[in-house]
Amino acid sequence: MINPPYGTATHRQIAAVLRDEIHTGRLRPGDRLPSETTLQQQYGVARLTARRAVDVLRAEGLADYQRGRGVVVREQPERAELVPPAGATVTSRMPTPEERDDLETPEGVPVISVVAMDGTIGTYPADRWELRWPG
Amino acid sequence: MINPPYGTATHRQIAAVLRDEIHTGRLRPGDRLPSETTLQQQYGVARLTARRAVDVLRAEGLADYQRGRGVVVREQPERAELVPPAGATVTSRMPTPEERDDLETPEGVPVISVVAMDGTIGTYPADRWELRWPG
DNA sequence: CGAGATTTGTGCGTATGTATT
DNA sequence: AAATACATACGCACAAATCTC
Repeated sequence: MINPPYGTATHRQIAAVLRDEIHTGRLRPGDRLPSETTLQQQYGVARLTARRAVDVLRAEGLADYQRGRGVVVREQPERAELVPPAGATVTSRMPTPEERDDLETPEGVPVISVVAMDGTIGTYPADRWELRWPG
Repeated sequence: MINPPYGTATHRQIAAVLRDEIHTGRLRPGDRLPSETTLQQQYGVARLTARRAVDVLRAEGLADYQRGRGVVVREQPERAELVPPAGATVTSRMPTPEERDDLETPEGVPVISVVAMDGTIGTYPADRWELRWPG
């Protein structure tokens, strides 16, 4: 198990295991993932490999690093309803680091960008907002 | 320049320089970024550090790795208009690796998730679709 | 309060494999 | 065939934040 190169990279295999534990609910929001050291021993890999596995989950918005504490399964906040102005164009993309700072969003969370017809731009963290299509 | 630890990490500083070159247009879509080896020499850092800098840009959806070729500034495809069914709930999030495979989206691109009132779920790469709010 | 253990953050070096040019 | 460039993996070290005692 977790047999090195090719096919699927070791760190992706480990990431898949952890992801599954999150999706099945064995690991719940707020729970800590195994530490990098633990994963290292558990799978017999280098720390960097263990870390990269966790990196994958962070990029997916499933987990957060907390230096000194560990890695925790992300809480999914309630989404409020976002109502754009009539005729606005709505897109989604990853934020710049500055935007992440401003909006206080963790990594792995896209932003919803709303461009009104007068050119006004609104930017909303996608983990806290949703749209309800009219009709 | 690029003075080691703390304040801002070296790889983030390098990422900031590259990001700026993309945003100012010095590097344009389709252009190749400096190779990891070049960055390594240019900034006097380890290859891993250079790579991490580029990783940051990829996570933001600004660049793509192409093994054997280099790292290129991502082309921004045209966005088609997505029209959800009436009453649908629209959210955005990062895709799982499986979804990325299915949808053939590069890293750093969110998906738009459309949940219709009957429970049907549609998933659309956010770099190829946009919404026009009615009214 | 402080000292130590734990855990992540960042950085260095090295090696080998695979894809493209 | 060879050079270039990314992909993955190993190792080590020290700093900073947090937790525990």
